[in-house]
Amino acid sequence: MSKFKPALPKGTRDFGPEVLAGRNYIIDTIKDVYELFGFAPIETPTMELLSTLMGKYGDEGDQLLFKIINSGDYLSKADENALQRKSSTGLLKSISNKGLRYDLTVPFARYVVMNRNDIAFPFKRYQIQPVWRADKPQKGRYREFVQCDADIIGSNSLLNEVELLSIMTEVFDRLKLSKDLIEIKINNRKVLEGISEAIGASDQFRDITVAIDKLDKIGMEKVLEELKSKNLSEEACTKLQKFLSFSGDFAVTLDYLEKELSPVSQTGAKGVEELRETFALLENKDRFTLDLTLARGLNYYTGAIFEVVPKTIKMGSISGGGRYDDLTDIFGMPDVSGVGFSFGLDRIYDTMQELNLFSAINLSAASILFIGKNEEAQLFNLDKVRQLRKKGLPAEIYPEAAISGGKLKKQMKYANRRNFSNVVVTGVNEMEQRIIKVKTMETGQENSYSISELIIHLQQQS
RNA sequence: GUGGUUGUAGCUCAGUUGGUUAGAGCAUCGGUUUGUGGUGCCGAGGGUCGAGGGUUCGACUCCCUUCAUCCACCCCA
Repeated sequence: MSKFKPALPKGTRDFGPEVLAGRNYIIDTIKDVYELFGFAPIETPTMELLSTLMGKYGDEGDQLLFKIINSGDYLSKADENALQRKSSTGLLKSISNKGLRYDLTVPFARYVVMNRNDIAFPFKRYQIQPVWRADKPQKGRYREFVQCDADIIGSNSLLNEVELLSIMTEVFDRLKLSKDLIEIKINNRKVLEGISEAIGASDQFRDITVAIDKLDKIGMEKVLEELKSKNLSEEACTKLQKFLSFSGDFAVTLDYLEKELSPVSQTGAKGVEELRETFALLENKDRFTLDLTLARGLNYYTGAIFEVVPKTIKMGSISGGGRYDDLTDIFGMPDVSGVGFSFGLDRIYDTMQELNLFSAINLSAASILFIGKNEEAQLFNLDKVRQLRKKGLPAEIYPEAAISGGKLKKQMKYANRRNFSNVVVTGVNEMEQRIIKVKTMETGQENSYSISELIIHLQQQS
């Protein structure tokens, strides 16, 4: 018999009680805020048909999809031709028709189209579930991670953008990720299109967005270099540089854009107008920056785009989203506009961990452990534990009795490891006197209580 | 897919120009006057040094192959 050394698949993790306490704290915070704003939860299956998933995330996205092999003797139905040619992509269609979901937005679009008759539009849903990507793992990047999406679909109003941005600030405030720690960036795809038009290169819109997205990483020179290599004219580059070099606060940048774009681009003017209206409705205006270099790779965005990045540590975006006009169209339901965004649970956790934000939060409830010296004491304890629980007070009993002469060391050690704040030791004396002897672990002090006194004592502690 | 890093005890890591029986801390278990813990002291168990091949009298150490890992790029949460 051979021994297997246990291991996990690449990019996946176990979560122990301590980590999960932190993750659940974040999830609960997000859920609370979502529901405060009137969003209702939905869930969709872990797997979707490949016909739903493929082609929605670009060629690269298709590569990163986890495919599920068909059940049964799948090879007997495999494409002979592709098998002979050892063509994986050719073979795929005949041996796999399902895959793990890559994000929550596309399954949501499918859901909306399939349930359109039952949905009251505008539909506000939230969804907190894991997604899978066959990426190479690295810092802040996992193959299995949890997204916390909120979307509003079936409404063009910019009020929706404003609501989503309010959710962001509310959640990050509650998590103590303050203004100094994170930056919430806003931009608008129409403005980017307008800029492309203004510099006379509207046909190269995609290249331009991909390139300027890298601006803060590789710098202006390299960006222009990349664009020149894609045949963007010298003149266009110079003009673009002027746009991207502009700096100022939100309002000033808006004025600048309006002056430059309105005369030359209708789309651009519309984008500026949208940004202006959104900005006017925002509550904590100083929390947001208008960042012309924010582009976002996904090309289904058509209006506002958002992204949140930690300022003080090296970490990818912890939240992102935007408005999309045609996402349901690919499933045969045109002219439905939506806007949404996602919190990346894992990266938020990593960020809070790195910034030591969990230390200020008390994640474990004060609890009490009962230790019995013999079987009779165990019964005595069991009765007390049950009474406490009926009052909603968490209480536990150590399953093995510390029998006659046995040491309490093991039990006390366990109490320490589990971080119990109170320990009860019951032996012959306590049972005779009908008292509960409680040791406060922090101070080592011992006090005797009756059950009703103990209930009051514990209620005061929690 | 491209480039780099690191693989030694359950975990985190030492290990000198190649030299006898491979170490530490933490963790585990036991002991330290058989009713009291987290910090003391003593002790024990636990390793085909990632895997395979090569060079050598001799390899954890050098060379090749391979697998895994983490990080950066690409892309993204």
